Amino acid sequence: MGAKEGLQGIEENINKALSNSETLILGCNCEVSYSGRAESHLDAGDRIIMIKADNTLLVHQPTGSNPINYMKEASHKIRAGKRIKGTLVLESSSNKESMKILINKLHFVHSAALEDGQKIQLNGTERDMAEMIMCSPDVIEDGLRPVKQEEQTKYGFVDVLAHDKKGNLVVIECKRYKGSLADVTQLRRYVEKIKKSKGISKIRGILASNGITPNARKMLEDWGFEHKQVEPPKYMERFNSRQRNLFDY
Amino acid sequence: MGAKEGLQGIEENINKALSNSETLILGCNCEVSYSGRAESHLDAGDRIIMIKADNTLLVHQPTGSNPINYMKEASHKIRAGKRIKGTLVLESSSNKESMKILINKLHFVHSAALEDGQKIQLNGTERDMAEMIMCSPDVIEDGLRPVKQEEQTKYGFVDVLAHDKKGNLVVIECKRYKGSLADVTQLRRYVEKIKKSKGISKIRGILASNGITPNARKMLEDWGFEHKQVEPPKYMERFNSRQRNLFDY
DNA sequence: TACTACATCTCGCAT
DNA sequence: ATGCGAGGTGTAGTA
Repeated sequence: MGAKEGLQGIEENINKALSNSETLILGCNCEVSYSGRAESHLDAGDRIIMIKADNTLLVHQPTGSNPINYMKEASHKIRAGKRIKGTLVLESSSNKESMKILINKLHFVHSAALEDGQKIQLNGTERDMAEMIMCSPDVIEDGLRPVKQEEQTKYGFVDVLAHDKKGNLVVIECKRYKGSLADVTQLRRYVEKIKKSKGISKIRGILASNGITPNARKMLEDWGFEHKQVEPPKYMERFNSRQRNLFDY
Repeated sequence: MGAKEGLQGIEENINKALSNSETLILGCNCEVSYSGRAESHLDAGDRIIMIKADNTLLVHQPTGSNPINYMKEASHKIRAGKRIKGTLVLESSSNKESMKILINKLHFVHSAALEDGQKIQLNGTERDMAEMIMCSPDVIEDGLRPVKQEEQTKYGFVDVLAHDKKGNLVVIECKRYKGSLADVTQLRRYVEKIKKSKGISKIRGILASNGITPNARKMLEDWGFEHKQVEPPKYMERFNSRQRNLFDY
């Protein structure tokens, strides 16, 4: 962005950056009002405002990892404040939501056309955990035989479906973190659904997770289900230990 | 930040800003590797890196509202790249996590000491919805009498507990959005818990939400629960309509 | 489009 | 510290 002087020049440059789908960063003292799915107001303080190429707007306070305010797929426009000389107003609106930011003092502005078509490669998800169990079902128990993946998908969201040594059907729900009450009720829903759809009365349910809370364990046992301690896999860790140089910048 | 020239000067200035707990913004082309709760790698592209006063690090791509990579409560240090001349490496580490960012090209840097002690005022939450029902229980049904708030807290997380016209105990779970399967199982948990703790066999369960999915409705009815259409309140909207000038910047 | 469930969820509150 | 549930959740996958 050019170094044109004065508020009006800044205003013009910001609006130009916005219409060019550049990524825009403002450091400023501002107050924020929002109305849409809920209503909010935030009194004046120093914040970073980011408007991305896809018109996502984020307002970040100097602490915390989440934006304190945000808008998605909105149109944005900046103009001079009507009430107080020297202020700017950033107005954002979308279908059902609107936001108004009063900028009391602009600390800095930066805009740039950014290019990034990369997608993240992520390992250690719940999906990876389920795949690990399907490839090595012994981590759950001896003699477990997972049903074929194509077969399993008929039953919807079940993480792993298998037969145990005695031929019982086993529903396994994976959680990468500590199992909770909600996780146990989720397992129960799947067991009940498959019981009904297959007309089988005895189906085992196993929560495979990295720990379980006491209340969740109690509910699990009350319902006749089981818990198996499993830690989520991190394939890249193994990969890195062999090829550490890849990330040795 | 000063305008000291050269990569080494930039490096020094960034590390100084970091040690001063300033908020730091980098626009750059970079690649990111993360290892901790999971493992990830992101190939080179243009991104915004933000490091806040509380050592939160965010990596934002030019689209999307969530950071593509992040770290909390980590320590950060920037240094020259070992392999490729002209590159910088930002290393972040915390107790159990680490991240390494190779900066191929630095587009811009900005740092500032930001001050913001404000907290957001938010209306229209689930809590507000529960309070609305307690103040105006008729929105659920005629003759409903909520039990006193202090009394209710004994039963834990139940949103609203009430007696109906016939004296039956009613458990109400509020959801500001469309009711889902998980919401119905949550209601069920609360009803079962209170049934047990009070030794009552008949307790009504009502899901008060802004809509309900078909499957959730079926499960709700199978279990003998009810749904009541309720929209979340937005107190500020009323407030604004009367005092619009407050936000007329 | 709607529905479903995951998330390196984050955050606040209560125990 | 841990348990628990909300979130203006966001996001991806699937029917």
